[in-house]
Amino acid sequence: MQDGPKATLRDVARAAGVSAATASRALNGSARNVRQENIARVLEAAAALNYEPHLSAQAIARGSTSTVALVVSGVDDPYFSSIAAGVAAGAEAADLTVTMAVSDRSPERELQIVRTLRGHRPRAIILTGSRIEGADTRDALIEELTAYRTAGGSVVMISQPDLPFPTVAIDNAGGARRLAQALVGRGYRRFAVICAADRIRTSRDRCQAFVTGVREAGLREPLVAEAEFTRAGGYAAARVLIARGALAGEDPIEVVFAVNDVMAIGAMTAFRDAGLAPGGGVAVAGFDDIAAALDVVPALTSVSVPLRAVGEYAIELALSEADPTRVVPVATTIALRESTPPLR
Amino acid sequence: MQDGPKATLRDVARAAGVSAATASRALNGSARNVRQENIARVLEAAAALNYEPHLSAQAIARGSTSTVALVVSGVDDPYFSSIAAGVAAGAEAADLTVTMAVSDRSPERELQIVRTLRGHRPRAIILTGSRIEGADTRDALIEELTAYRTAGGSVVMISQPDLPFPTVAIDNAGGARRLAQALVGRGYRRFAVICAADRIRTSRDRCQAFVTGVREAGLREPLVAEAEFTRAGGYAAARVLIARGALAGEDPIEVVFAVNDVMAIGAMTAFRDAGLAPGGGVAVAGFDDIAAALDVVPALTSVSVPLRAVGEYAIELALSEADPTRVVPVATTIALRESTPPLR
DNA sequence: CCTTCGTGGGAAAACGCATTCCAACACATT
DNA sequence: AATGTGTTGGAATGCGTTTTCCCACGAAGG
Repeated sequence: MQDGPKATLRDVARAAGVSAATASRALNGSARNVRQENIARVLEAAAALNYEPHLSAQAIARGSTSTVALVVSGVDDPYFSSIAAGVAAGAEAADLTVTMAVSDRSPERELQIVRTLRGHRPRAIILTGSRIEGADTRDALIEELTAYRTAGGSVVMISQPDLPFPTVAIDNAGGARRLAQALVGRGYRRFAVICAADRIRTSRDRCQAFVTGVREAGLREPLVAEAEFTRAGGYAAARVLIARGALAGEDPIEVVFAVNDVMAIGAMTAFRDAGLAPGGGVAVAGFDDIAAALDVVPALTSVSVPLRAVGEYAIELALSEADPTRVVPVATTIALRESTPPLR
Repeated sequence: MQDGPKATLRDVARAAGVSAATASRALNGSARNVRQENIARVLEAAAALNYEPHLSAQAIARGSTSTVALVVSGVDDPYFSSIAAGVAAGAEAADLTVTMAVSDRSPERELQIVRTLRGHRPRAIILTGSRIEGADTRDALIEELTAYRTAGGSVVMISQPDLPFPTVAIDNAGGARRLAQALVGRGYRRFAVICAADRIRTSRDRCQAFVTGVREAGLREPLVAEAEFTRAGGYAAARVLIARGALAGEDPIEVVFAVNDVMAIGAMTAFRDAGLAPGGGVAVAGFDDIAAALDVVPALTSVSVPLRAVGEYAIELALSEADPTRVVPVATTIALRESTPPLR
């Protein structure tokens, strides 16, 4: 427990009988040549002393680090953890360390995190999570990120092409619209949508596009219920729909679209708890196609997003010095499953 | 994109008309006193220049950082992401940044990660994920971690009290044993277990304890099927059980215990795919009580582990300079649900 | 009026490393 | 033998901070 002195480069150099400069060159194969014999001796000494270079010192000496920072809204949300997995994989491939921070969906917290992160001078900052409109931190965030970029870092957003930075943009609108069409194709006519607050872009985009899809089919405007962007929110919204009697009567809602899978799963559970049989009851569809969508019964119809790949794209984009307006679109595909069986 | 010069402490000092020393003292309220007026001017200058201290430089100057490193086996596994969430929360409370690395369940990779991490000189390294026996990296890992600790860092394990470091130990054995008893209490008599390779301690502990529980009840030894420690593994093992005819015949298996929830859910899906009705078919139980256990139908019986809390304990433990043999036990509780309805 | 504090500011040394520059040397070429 | 060329080691410098250490100043005490 007592602070044993950690071996430093000088120690290694001394043990190997060379200068610090030579040791440095030997250790990280510099452009400069070092005699084989010396290299061997340095390596040996380093191993013997259990030497590990002080990354902070390296960072300060060379003026650049080898870490990327990832800020997510919440780790235990499968959406983010899948993206994080992709980022981690991409980072490993590029030999980078990833530091992660959780914003808990709060724009203020997000801003504060970016500020702190900036101090780490990471190679890149990857910001994931829906943009939130009307957040009064927006300008401050842009300023912070811009400052970071002009200092040589690169910024990547995973969300909506809203801020002036390269972004990996998931095709929310297209997916939601095509999902609506697909459901119409399966014979559904009466829709409801469970969405989150309108200022959450992801929710709004998906919601509006779905409504558009339904409208384009010449069908009645969907009923909309608003709730938190979480499983509990989905559950609550479903209960509201039930309480309103939307699922009963002579003209009941046939299918409910929730703007993400965790909400959809919450809603499914609510319906089941209310005694609405999965088969004969109301159909449910979600968005994101998280792993759990397949484990739930009936399997959840969803819009598939290649989440892991999204994370990997983000790393690529970050490392490529892309211009600020660059947008990498990510296509989504419809996965029709048993939660929305063909009607009639 | 051009590398704009980043504002440095000297810049701030110059702008405020003071020396770098004073600026430093003003910025992070040192023990030394600084005149109010100067403090104000420095703060003002810092804000104007959008100054952010270079954390690496700070680290090197004060000889300590404010980050903790977390190494997990996989982010997209709900088990780890819940723990990660706890760690992130605890870290935030202590004003620490967390850097995360993914070992993909490979001991070699884990070792390599620890080595790299050591270079970051974090305040603590938290290692999660089952210890794997017979791994020839074990000694190297211990050596590495010991070196790290004698250099002033603290190490915390979240797993089995196996390595000579403080560890947060989940009561796997107790939970599995009590689960067996509870199932016996519900009338089950014929058991099967789906576990992972024996050298994965977590799996082995849970498996053995469950078997012990069954044995103590004077019942027939459970059938054991081995598979990967993943959802797919659970699915595969379930298929093996089906293929062996263990669920049919005059003396069929009544309940299958999988050593973690993702495996259990995979198994449930396999049974359902095979046409075994959830109600009338085979019962299933898991371990960990991940969020999905409640969303699945029928809701999964499991052993509840306070995963978030585990993460928070780990941070606490890391910050408390605990002695190497300190073990924080984490109790588990049985959550009986519809996947194991009372029999007869 | 001269010493002794206490207060707050600045110059400079460290921190651990990479890198630039210079010196030394060996060797080949005239 | 004198000069050029290429190779390798070391001393010195710098990176952005914090932290001694010293110094100037004014107040209090004699």
